[in-house]
Amino acid sequence: MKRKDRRIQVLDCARRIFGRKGYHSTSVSDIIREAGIARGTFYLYFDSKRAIFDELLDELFVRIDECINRVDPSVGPGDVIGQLIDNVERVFALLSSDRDMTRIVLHEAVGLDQGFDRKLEEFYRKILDTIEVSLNLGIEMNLVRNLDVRIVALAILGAIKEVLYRQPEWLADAKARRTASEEMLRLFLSGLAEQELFSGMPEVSDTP
Amino acid sequence: MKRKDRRIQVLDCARRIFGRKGYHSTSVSDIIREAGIARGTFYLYFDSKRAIFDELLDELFVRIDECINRVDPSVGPGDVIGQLIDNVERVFALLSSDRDMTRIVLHEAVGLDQGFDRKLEEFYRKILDTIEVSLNLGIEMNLVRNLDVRIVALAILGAIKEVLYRQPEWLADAKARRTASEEMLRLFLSGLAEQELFSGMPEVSDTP
Amino acid sequence: MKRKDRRIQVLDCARRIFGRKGYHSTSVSDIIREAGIARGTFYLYFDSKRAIFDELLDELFVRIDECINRVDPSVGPGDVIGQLIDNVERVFALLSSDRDMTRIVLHEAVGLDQGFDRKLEEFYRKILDTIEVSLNLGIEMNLVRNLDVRIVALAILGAIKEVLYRQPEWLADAKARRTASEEMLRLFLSGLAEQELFSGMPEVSDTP
Amino acid sequence: MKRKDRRIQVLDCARRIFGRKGYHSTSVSDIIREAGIARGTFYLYFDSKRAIFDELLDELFVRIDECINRVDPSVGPGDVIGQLIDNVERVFALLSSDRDMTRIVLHEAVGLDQGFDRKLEEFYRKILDTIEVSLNLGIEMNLVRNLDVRIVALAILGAIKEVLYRQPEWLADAKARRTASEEMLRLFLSGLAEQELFSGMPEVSDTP
DNA sequence: TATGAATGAGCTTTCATTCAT
DNA sequence: GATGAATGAAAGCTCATTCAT
Repeated sequence: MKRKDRRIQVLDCARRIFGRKGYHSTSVSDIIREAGIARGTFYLYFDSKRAIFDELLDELFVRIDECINRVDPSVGPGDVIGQLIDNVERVFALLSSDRDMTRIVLHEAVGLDQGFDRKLEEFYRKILDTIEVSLNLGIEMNLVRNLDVRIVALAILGAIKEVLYRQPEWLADAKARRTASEEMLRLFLSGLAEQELFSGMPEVSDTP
Repeated sequence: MKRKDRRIQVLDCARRIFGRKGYHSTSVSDIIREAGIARGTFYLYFDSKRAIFDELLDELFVRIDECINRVDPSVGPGDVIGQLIDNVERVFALLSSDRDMTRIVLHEAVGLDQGFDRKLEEFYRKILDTIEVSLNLGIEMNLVRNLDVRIVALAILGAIKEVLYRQPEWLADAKARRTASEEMLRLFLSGLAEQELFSGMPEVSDTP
Repeated sequence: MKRKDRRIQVLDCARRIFGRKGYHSTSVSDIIREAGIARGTFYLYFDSKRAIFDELLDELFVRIDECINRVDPSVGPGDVIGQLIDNVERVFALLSSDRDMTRIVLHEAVGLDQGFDRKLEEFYRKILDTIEVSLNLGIEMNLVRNLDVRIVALAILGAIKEVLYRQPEWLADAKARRTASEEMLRLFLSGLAEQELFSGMPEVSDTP
Repeated sequence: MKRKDRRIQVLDCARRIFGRKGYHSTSVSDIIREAGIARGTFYLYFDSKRAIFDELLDELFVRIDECINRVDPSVGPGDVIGQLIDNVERVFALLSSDRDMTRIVLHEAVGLDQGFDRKLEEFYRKILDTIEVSLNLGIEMNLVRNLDVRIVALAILGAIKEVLYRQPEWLADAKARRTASEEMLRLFLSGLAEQELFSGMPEVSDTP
């Protein structure tokens, strides 16, 4: 088999198993059994169990990062909301295509090692920063009432994480994803907005 | 030392170390070193490493459970809100007294084993049920607009978990806890309520 | 078994096998098989394969070190020679009691690792220094002709090492050790001395 | 590339690396990386890692062997000494041109395997035989006093080995090699000879 | 009760060697 | 001839658990 194909194949197997059993409970033996390769072959492609895990992690981080755009305030208020919904929806869509690593990123946070913890921390910090900047922007634009930006950003992040983690079956269907994104946004925006911003929004259809 | 006291002492040590290093990275050696007991003694009190972990977990679940009361709708609408705030605040207070296990419960979710996953699942399911029942009640009482109860319950749970996990320093101070609880509630309620329910609430003092 | 006894037992087994097969070809499996203990037991007593080897090495170095005394020049010339012979004989006697590590120290010099190489280097450097000091002293006292101290010290060390390495059966018998020590000394002294120092020495009896 | 040239190229790389890192620490990967060939190609030219090592060893043994000539006693006593000096000097010269394998031969003696040990043993045995024959000849010719031939041969071999191993920088310069050879010979001959044989020898210039 | 020496299955990793292309 | 992906035995080491004292 071509070197590149084999890499991808092993990465796919590893992703699946890490997602199901977590980092610690996944052994190299598990991976090579699933991939149908010999022990040595694994180390031909990856330096260590940790290395393949990191590679999967980085890959996901990059893709998530690409999903999230800073809100462009130069458009009208309605479009700002549209941009936010699009952001959330893109993240939902991405993670629906990689539920295995999603489980890892969302919930394997303790005890891996300092390197992993730092990397994860950094990743979430960046997302939080994006949310906080958006909130501050909203406050400046008088779209958002005065509030504790840090705590609200955390709440938003946490809400999204939990929905992603607990409801993976939603993620399969594009229409349902749109619905969920809108519902989340509605939940937060109605709470944050100084006046009713959703008046002009189309009614969400049959949330299941 | 009395059997009961020794149990408690070992449980305390274990809780501390599990909280700091996570389940996998904590070894029985770590625990007995900290507790100052012999290897064999550990197994005199606990069946296995897993068993002591489970015991700590159950203990915490019970205590959290005791914190959360179903909302009593027979009182007026304002008191319903007060009951919700009290619920959140009690959870905050509890977890502030046991940050170690908090870390575990909030973030060690993957890869321990099926038994652990099921137990955690059950625990969160119960909390979610409580939230959902409260939401449905609110809808019936026309305090809460029509919404997707399941997704919103998840969002609320996730938001609380994230704040708890990321902001442990808040948990130390009772006054700050009250502030945080109110800010969270305000965030959600303003979004959920059909009309402005917070009009009659006392203004929160200096949210930092 | 008592902790101390077991340590000694394992050290003895390890010494024997290291001596026979060398560091690299000796596996921990070899040692535990010989010692009749479980894999884990080995690591209960020693941090690593390297650690037990180092311990054996250090033990030997200390003992060799204790054998070698600087020559005391305040006595007469004849006694100086006697002191040298005694030094050589004591080293012979010591190594006869530990042939296994002798093989290691004398010939395992390449490729272990930097730490080992440095330790060995240091050890030989100390011996060479002792020899050089003795030679310089001899030159000052006009007992030894003017010569290249460094190269001659090396030659003496090398000669002793080779005899020790290749003729271990000599080392068993105390009388033969005395004979060998004297023969070595005679060889070198007759070459180093400006006049015939051995004229007054008793004739060596039946070198085998 | 011609088969013969490739063989030589790979042998050269292997010699260099074995010399630097020793047999065990040298991997086939090291060799093929240095030689710029593929894994399989290596095994096209050599049966195994062990086989290429043996080949290098044999090559060196043959060359050393060619350096050492039996002393021809039919010439006068002075020329006998000259022949000995020439022998030593040729060995020094040879090894100066191949320091890498020198390190191996002189110090990688334990733990390769029985085959290696036997081969090395045989090689040194031959050298020792040559020395012993020369000594016996000297004794017969009354040039050498009566002594234990076996032990003295060992001492001479050991002295030469040690100087070669520890002082490789000398080996670079032809003049220094001559000086060292003479110093060594002087050391031994003055000790071995019944009368002063060096009286007629040219004085060594500036031994450092 | 309490001890701590002993266990052994199982982990990650290495590397000389093979073989289909 | 040449390649390099694939192999798998064996290495060093960890750690939850047991049991004789």
